[in-house]
Amino acid sequence: MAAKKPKTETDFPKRALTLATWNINSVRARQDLMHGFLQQYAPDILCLQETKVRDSEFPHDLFVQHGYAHRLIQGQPGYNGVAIFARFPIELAEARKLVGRDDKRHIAARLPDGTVIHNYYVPAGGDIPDPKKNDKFQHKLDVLAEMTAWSKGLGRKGKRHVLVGDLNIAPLESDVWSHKQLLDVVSHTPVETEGLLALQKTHGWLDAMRHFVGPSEKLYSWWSYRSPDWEKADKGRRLDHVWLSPDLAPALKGCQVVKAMRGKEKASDHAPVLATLDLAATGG
DNA sequence: ATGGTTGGGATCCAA
Repeated sequence: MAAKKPKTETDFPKRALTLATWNINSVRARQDLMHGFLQQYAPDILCLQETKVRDSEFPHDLFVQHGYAHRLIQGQPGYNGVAIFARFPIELAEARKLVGRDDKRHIAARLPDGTVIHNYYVPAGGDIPDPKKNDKFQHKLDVLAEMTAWSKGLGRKGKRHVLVGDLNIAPLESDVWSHKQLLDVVSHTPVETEGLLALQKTHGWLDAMRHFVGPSEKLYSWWSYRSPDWEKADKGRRLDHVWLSPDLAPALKGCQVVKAMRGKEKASDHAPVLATLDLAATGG
């Protein structure tokens, strides 16, 4: 299948740019899906989580064909893995080890205007929501605590950060299909939801997805593979996020979950989230 | 209360 002629623009755009974040659940298994997404939506920046591939086996060609000449990759065999693609030059700002582990769960890109995009893949946390019985849940809480300390350290004024990724927590009641039924389910337990909202407060992060969708309206980005009819059952959760530094709030022009991607052949269980940012509209 | 599905890389783990 021949790709549509990709955008040839390689300079940092003066117009608003589009940024997508997507837990792709194996980038090699989703090449057709990715091709369709890039052809239709062609974001300027693409942040991936769960690439599940070592760097030497990353399928670069697909992204090059679609006009992403610049990339930052942190991969490992089988699990985790994050990547950032751009049409214009980006620098590696940081690739953090979370809680001292070598898991590839974070990478950050600096854009030409100085804005830093942080791409996170927070651990899912296993099945049992008790840190004493479940090391994976303890690890998730440790990552959340470390991110909170990191976010505090960013300060507030004059900052241009974007935090995206699969945070594996659905913080609001309307971020899950049933608040009551999920209170004991990892991703929506009080220690997680309160922890994530506390993290949000440290830097005054703006929740870009919720900026356009009221708190009483359901909003999901993930639907389990285990539901035989995911769309009809609609038992979703909002696990994926796009957050902006307070100084970038005026830049936010739009944000949507591209739910159609969940319904495609060989879909990821996550849908991509697409944000439109006019970084020139910040007064800074 | 239970089990349901997927991908990776080995015959099970993580999600």
